[in-house]
Amino acid sequence: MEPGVLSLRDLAAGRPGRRGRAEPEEAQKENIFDRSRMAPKTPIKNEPVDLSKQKGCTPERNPITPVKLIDRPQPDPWTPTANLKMLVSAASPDMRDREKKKELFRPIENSEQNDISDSLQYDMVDDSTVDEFEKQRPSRKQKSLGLLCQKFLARYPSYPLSTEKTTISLDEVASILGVERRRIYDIVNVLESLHLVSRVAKNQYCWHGRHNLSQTLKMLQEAGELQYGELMTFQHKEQDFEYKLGERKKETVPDSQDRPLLDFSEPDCTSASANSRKDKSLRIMSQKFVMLFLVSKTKIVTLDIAAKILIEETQDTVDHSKFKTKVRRLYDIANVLTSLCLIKKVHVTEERGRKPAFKWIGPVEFPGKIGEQRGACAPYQACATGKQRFTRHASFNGTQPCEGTKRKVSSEPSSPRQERQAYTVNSDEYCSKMRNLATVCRQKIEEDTRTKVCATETILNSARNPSITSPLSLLTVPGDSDFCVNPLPQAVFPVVQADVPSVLLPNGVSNQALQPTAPAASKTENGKPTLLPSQPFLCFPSSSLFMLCGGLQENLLRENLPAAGDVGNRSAEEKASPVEAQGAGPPAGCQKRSSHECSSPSAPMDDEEPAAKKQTVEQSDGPLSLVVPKKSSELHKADSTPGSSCASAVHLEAFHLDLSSPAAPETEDKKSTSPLDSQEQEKWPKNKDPDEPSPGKEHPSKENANQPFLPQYLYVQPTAGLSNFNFLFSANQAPGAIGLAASQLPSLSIPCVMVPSAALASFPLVCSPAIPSPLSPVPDSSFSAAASMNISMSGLASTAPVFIGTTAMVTPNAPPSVDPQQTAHPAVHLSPVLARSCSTVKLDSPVCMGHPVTLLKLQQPSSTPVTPKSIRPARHETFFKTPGSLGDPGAWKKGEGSQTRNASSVQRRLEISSSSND
DNA sequence: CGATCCCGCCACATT
DNA sequence: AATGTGGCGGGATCG
Repeated sequence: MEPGVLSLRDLAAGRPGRRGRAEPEEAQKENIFDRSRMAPKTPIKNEPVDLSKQKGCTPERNPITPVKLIDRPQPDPWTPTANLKMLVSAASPDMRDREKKKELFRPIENSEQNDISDSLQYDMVDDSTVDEFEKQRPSRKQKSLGLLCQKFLARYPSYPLSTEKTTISLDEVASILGVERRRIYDIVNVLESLHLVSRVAKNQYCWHGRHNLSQTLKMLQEAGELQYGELMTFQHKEQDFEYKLGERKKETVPDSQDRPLLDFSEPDCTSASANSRKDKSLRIMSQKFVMLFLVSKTKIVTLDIAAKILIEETQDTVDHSKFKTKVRRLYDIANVLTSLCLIKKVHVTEERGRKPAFKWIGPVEFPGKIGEQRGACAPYQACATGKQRFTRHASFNGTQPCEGTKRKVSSEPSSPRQERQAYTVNSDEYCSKMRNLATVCRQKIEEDTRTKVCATETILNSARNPSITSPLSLLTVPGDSDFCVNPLPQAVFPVVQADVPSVLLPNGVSNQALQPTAPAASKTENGKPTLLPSQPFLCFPSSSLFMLCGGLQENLLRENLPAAGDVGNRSAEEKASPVEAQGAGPPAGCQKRSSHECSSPSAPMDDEEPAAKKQTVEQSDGPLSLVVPKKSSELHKADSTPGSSCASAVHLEAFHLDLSSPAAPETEDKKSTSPLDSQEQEKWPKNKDPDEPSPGKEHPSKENANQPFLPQYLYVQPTAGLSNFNFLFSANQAPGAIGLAASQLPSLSIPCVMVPSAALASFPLVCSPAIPSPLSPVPDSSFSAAASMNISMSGLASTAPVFIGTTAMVTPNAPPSVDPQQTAHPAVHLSPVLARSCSTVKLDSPVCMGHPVTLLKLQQPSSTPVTPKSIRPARHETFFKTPGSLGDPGAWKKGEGSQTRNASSVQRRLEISSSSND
């Protein structure tokens, strides 16, 4: 800002630093740093600490000094230098809120950062001298966008109550977080691209949380498929891939510039306007980037490919400089996405060599397509790094395999942050979410479903039927009461109605609630029938199926969880350390396999994995590379190579994947934990490991293996329109399953319920054998979707076999008639042994095979002609296109993004309002 | 040395 | 014109 300022700062700070320029200024901006800097005292302290800390976050360890707290000092920091800052701040407008912020800040940091920051900070701080100056100078890492994003996310609940709207003041946040506003824009733009926030006004953004995330992702996926789907199929070669993409885009769409997916939010949009400016390229880039992941079979996207693709869209020529710039931007985006636990950094080894890449670890679900299995792993991995944090996941353990396979976290060189983030997020969010969910879920669900669903459906489906929408509402209603809560330890899950996203109810209560619902559902069904025939496609595809598999899912869950949870909001509790351990063994294998298998049932896991690994895996995930697909090919091949077109094969995979991973994604939204806690605890009481800090709730899970940490999950997808599958997991079961899984049962045992969205309604679900809840009948009859699985958890006993049927399957086969119970049984048991391979296989077969195929096909955009899609496609296209095309806009309705520029403010506002309404 | 990406200049947009 | 936004890329750090 001002030179003068700088000088002062410099003096104060004395930062040797890096660049003279920036830092000084920053002081103002970055309170944090300054603080540290400023205050010599703190820094000093830090030093020692740092060292010790480096390894372990825990302060305890360090005998030496103060440690973290001190370190963290940033928060406190105010010291002498503070004055300077104050002055400075006063000088600049920016400073406005900082003071306030600071206060806020601290808490945040404490919660979240502790671990993270600690680790980060220190690098080498020993030098006393240096220290003094810089002290803590936060190394770059400390200042990283990813960390910043985590802090940012920590401030807001992942799943805010619908009723509450949180407005975000950029200035305030910037000050609190101690960064310049510019950085906040980077974060917000990415979040906005995923609809986690929306701009309300000038410095104001509205926090939406992750409620809509799955929808958004779904949309992106669909859009991505249209645009990139085919290409992705071919991923094997980047070049080809890219090339194709480029062409495709061009062909398909002229250029409409990029429109932000966001749009869906509002119709008006548009405006026309122009897109004169650059627009928010960051936003668009972010969406596209996400799309690439969603379309990618491997779920891994290398930076350079992404950069090329993005560049191409915009321009043909790729200057080197331009490329560099894009890459830089992608890093920015990737950092945010990493903080959201949607992706993690990996390295892909290709023929050429190793390349930086990112792997999608978020939910894959929506569409249900593609294999997500990986996703499962990924999340797991990501989280894993964090270690325990992921406890939850851990509990799931089943997943662990991934780790084993992959490399491990520890190795992960690349991103410390990620790890941190991940874990941080996971635990906290997870737990908090769960708890909150119960309560919130209802509300949210109701609202969300209504709104979102409506919106989504409307948009997407508008073509279809309005009716669908209505169903949702119905659901909501029932849901209210019991929704979230999960009282029962046992897991019984009633399913939900077809229409709506189902909700789980745990015990009786829920059941009751459900039942009523059921009727409703049936009604809906009536309506649905129509839907089914016509709509089914949509549903499936988009909606994603969720699966629940015990082991497998775990991973997924984790992912979800983490994702869901944002950072620190809540406490995180769970932790999952145990998981790790457990998971590790068998489950992991299973998961992976499963995933692979999913893709290709027949293919043996082994093969796949290795291949994958070879190719890409470097670090954790192992399989990274684009290449993988081919190799793994078997699976894919079998299925179908081409993503979109091949739908059938793919679909299957998807299913699997979904099952595993899906849960996570959606679940995020809806999980409810709280209820569980008590009950669960009882049930699961085992021991937990304290490894982590889990705060609480999670422990059980950790425990592990034995218990799933999640008590119950509900996944509801409100939105459903498209994708509505919901999964329900019983927490109870899961745990058991999971835990067992590792040792005994491999993967599957988790009970889950999938519920199709209303649209889908028809999907039935699966039930776990164990339980025949009253509900089940209902669902069946209703046929709709709800399939319920129950697993009784009461003991883990039930652990066994669970499996999930897909709705699709059911439907087709015997929708109504089927009893859940019956179904369930058949469904699956996996013996432990089987676990890996078998499990997957089995699952596949039942689940995937049946319906999936059909469904899948429908889903896929490319293939599907369905009306609804038609709509979407437009969008998709638009995305990719470059700026120009407004023509479609109508389709987009919402189109914030597209128009954004011009209309941006206005539109945004509008949108926001609308959203807010939701 | 390449990968990562912080930092903030500065242009364009909005008020 | 002031302020909000955010593209962009130099160049510092990291590994």
